[in-house]
Amino acid sequence: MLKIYNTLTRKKEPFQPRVAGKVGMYVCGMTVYDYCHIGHARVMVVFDTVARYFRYQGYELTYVRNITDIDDKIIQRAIENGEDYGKLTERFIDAMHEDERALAVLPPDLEPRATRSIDDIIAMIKTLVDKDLAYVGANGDVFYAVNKFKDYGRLSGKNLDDLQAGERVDVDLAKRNPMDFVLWKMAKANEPAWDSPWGLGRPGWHIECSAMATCCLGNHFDIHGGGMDLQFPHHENEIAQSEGATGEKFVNLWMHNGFVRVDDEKMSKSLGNFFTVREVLKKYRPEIIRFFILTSHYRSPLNYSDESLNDAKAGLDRFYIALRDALPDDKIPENFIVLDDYKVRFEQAMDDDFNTPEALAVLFGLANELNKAKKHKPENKIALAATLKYLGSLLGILQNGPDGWLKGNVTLNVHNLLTATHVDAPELIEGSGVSEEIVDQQIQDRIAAKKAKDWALADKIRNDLKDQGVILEDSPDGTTSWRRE
RNA sequence: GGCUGCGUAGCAAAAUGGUUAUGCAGUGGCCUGCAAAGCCAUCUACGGCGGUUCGAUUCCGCCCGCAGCCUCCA
Repeated sequence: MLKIYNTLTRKKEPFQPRVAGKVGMYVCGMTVYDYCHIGHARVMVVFDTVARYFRYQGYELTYVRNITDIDDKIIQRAIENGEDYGKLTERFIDAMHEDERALAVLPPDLEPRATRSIDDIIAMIKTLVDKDLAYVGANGDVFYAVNKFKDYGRLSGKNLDDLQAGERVDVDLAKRNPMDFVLWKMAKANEPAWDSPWGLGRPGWHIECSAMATCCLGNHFDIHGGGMDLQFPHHENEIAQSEGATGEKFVNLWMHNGFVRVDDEKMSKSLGNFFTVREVLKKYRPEIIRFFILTSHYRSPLNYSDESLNDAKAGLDRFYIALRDALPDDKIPENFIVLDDYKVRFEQAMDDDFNTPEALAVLFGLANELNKAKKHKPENKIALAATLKYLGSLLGILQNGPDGWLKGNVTLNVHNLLTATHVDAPELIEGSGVSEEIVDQQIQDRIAAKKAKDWALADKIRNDLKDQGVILEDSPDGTTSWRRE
């Protein structure tokens, strides 16, 4: 029985789809004026893992993740760059998709964009104005009248009095209440603008998501997700807008992922302590990033450091060493059956609010069993390895060829991402450092030295390679395999 | 100030009212020409103070510390 923590009730709840067998899930995506950082990567990976698990459980999932492609920061950046704002957002949408592919994040089913949803946005604002939940302010902007919505603050556990007591924003004289937020913003000269009943302008951020979510999934749907920081005011405002406009319940279950931190501080643009995905990819392969994200529970904070990433690499190496030489062609055989014991434990972990650290612990147990089977029970080897690789696929990991992984190879599309060239065909390229040919040649020389019992030469070859980051491993049958540190 | 949430061994990170988490690192052993990898064993835990209980890291209260939100933010 799948249980999910609901921010609305602050409890884990048994998951009950609105319609049997179907799930509608909306996740707040990126505002596209810059490259994705590791915090964005976390959202993508977390909800991708959630989506994979729903599908694995047999649900018919509609996964929507929007793109905010019009907003103050976008306009500002476009001006700074002297670039058309549409060109700018196209560029960063492409970049985001590249990052996504690198991290083995499957594309959402629908990816609505604010600028393509203007009619729906205007319609929703109009309804809110007609219902007297919104008003035109002194400056012509349209605002939501927060005190007209009685449940305002329910999601974030705040109430209007407390909020006003801690007010940090300059009071906007155009608003009736300082907490009121903008639905439609009048355009300044030369800003991108759309026609509306209130004049030329553009939508506020919060209304975009309400309109896009409702449009793609209906007035009432199952799950809405996003980062913790969106809880207030963004998601609170979405509830006020959508429920205000439709009179129906908006969302059953709210999921919020924790932050990525650097030195125990939130990673963010404003603090400037962020690492972009492509920056990190210069140093670590994408599966390491994904694995790193999965090593902590999605609601916990995740501290980013070289040490954590190195640990993640070491953990993955352990899996790939176990998988090495375990499956014919490194493929899961057809009509294989997942080992029930591990499957059950894996599902128990995932059913408990997507407990990926626990699920990984199950996989480590499996790797241990596989290592033992290789030596003592070869007849079990394939079933164990296939189960490991299969369960790994549900988390979006362990799908590389073990030998290639251990030799530090990386796919071409990831490699090219670093130079921002668009490439779709994944081709393997060699890991950096001493070439495979040289390593293979050295291994042959060393085997000859070993035959001649010239241990000094054999050890010298091994040490020299070690200095270049290549580790040799002799197996009992006289062959030598190798991997990069 | 208000509202959330967190505090687990050297590091990372789960579960749990009484029993091995797990990974990395350390130590000892097996294996190996020696290593590496693997296997086996093993050392480091539950912020502090009270309460409930036969028994609490786990439940409750208080305190201390940390983070987030209350402005745009994943």
